[in-house]
Amino acid sequence: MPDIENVSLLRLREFLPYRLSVLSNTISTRIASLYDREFGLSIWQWRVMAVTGDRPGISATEIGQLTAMDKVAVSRAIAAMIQMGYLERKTSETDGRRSQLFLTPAGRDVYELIVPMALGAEQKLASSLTEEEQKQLERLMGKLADAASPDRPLW
Amino acid sequence: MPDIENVSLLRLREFLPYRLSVLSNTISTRIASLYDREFGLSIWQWRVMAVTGDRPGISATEIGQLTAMDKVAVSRAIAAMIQMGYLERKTSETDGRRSQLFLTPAGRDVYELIVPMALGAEQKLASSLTEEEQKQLERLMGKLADAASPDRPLW
DNA sequence: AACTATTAGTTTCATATGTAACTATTTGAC
DNA sequence: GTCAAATAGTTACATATGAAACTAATAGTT
Repeated sequence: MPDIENVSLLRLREFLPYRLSVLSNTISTRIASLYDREFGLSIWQWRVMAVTGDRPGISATEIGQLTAMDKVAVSRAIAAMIQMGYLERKTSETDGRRSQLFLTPAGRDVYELIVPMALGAEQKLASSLTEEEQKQLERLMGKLADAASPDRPLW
Repeated sequence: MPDIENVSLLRLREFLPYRLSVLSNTISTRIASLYDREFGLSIWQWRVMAVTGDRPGISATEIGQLTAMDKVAVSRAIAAMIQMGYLERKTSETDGRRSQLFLTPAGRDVYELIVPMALGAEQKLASSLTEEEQKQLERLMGKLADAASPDRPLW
């Protein structure tokens, strides 16, 4: 008599959260290696650079909100980038707790090299999909993000 | 005279790799908290359990291949789960380097609770999409995974 | 003004993770 | 059979990460 399989089947490789995780890690790692290799930036540092370049004067807390990084990670990334000479910090005149961040000229140079690089990589990825498919993907990811949002029970 | 923006615009929150990463992390974290809370299993341990439950006698190397974990992570997860009494290891009779892994009865009990839980969570997520959309998503993820595969230049 | 609560950001500490070096065994060439 | 190379898995070390405690400044209450 054959074994009876009394658990509904789970195949990890077909499991949506697993597949998403592997896909996301693959992409992140590949892109991260680009700016690590060229500029010695970690993925966190690069995120900080991306938002600071776009919004000079931004605070650490705001960076955290915009990049989905926690405040410790933001703090460390900022410290490292100041060390590297890419970032500059001024204390806000209206609020002594708040710091205002700016790219230095060197930081802006890197920013201006790195942005087209990142967009190029994204383009390369996205171009494996048609325009239509890209919109679809946006839509589907949005729906999943809603379904996974922390205020909904998953179980 | 207004500033001239001489870098094509990058908005992190619209950047595909970033969005994927945030989405994947949100989902992984939420699911991980389920089996951490209930059974004290990390995400790596849970992956090991998932594939060992499905393929008793599997080796550590094979687990690595099936779960996209590196061999050190696999080794550590196995060690912890043996410690917890969920896994059992026998040395292969035909190859003294190879170990063969099996869930203990306690391990199988957990497995049988955890599988429906995982599938339920997946179901909950997936049910935010129509059948049609789920298939689409599979397709699109497959295409992206190809485009991101390590043997293609990203830049 | 004095006192408490809140907020911004940093530091500390314990744990997780990845790389490289290592051990044990097997395979293949001679 | 012997020896070099390859493979399975573990250990050691250096670094990354997250939670909680901490410092400094501000806001709100009386």
